[in-house]
Parts: sequence; structure tokens; C-alpha cells
Amino acid sequence: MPRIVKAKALRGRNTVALARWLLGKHLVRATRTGPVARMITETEAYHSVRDRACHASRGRTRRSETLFAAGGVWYVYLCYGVHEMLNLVTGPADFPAAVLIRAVDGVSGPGRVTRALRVDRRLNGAACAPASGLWIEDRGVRVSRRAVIAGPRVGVDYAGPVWAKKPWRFKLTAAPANPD
DNA sequence: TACTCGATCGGA
DNA sequence: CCGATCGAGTAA
Repeated sequence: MPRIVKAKALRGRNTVALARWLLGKHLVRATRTGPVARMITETEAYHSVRDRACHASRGRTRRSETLFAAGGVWYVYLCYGVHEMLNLVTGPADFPAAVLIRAVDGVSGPGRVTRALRVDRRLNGAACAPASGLWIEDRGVRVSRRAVIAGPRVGVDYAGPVWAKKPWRFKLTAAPANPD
């Protein structure tokens, strides 16, 4: 049976480990007709002010403020003036880190994920919990180590070779087996 | 206030 | 390959 992932689970572990851990979990969106769940299939980690690809690398600003919250809230921002990007803030308070949801089952691309689930900046700073209408569930999908491929993050060349090359993007290579 | 550029996507 | 489209960040 589904277990709602609580904020506490997002505060202790390293962001990179969490990005991998989130694969196979379900992103759940409340709708008029009830919750819609999509399995997370691709993520990227953004970790600390040192990470030049992380929006917090320029310090605590109006936009990056959400990244400094304690893990368990959503960070949603507009990219290229067109696409809403959905991130899950991780780590303890005042440590800026987040995981970008790049794809869910059947929906490839971060801009498409938010469009499909009707997510926009109104959810920025909101809790990852049923109360906000957007949360994460563990539905028992098991993801083996070799079902995951790690690679460099997409579209962050501007961060310089050191950070652009970090293998902090995680993707399911094949559909993992479902329980039951 | 005046720039520049982006954690993307869809169409030429 | 290129345009869309707008807000954040920076410089001034």
C-alpha cells in the first residue's frame, strides 16, 4: 500500500543519493476527479552554493530563497520564460539543495512534466504533502542499482566543466518490476 | 533602469 | 537551427 513520503525523509540524506532514491517513487497530483499518480523516471541533483549549476550558487536571492528552506517543499521556477520547472527541496534548513523532476512515466522533459500535471509557480514554497495538492508516494516499486543510469546534467554547460560533468542526472533504463 | 541569458520545447 | 517569452541577476 502507498506510503506518503514525508519531509523528514528528505532532510537527512545527500541530495545526490536522494535524486537516485526518488526514481520509482510516484509523483501524485490532486485533480477534480481525484489523485493522478505518475512514477518518477528521471531526476537531477542540485547541491549547495558550491554547485555552479545550482540557483543558490549566487547566494540567497529572491528566487533561490526557496532552496534554503528545510527539505520537503517544492521549488518551482520559470525557465526560458516558457516552462515551469519542478524541484523538490532537500537537506536541512539553510542548506540549499533540490532535485529536479525531469521526467515521469510517459512524460519526458521537465517542462512537459509540469504541463501534464498542471504545476506552476503557485506551488513554489508549498509543502510536498497532500495538503498542497502535490506530493510523493512510495508505492513499493523496487529499483535495482543496474536499472539506473547516471550521467551529466542537461543544459548546465554555463556552470563550467567541473560542475557540468558531475554525474548527477539519474534515469531509469527500463521499467522496474511492480510489486503485488 | 538597461541590459543579458537561461536546469526547454516545438517547429522550420 | 532558431524563435518564443519573461523574470532573475548584474551592472550602473
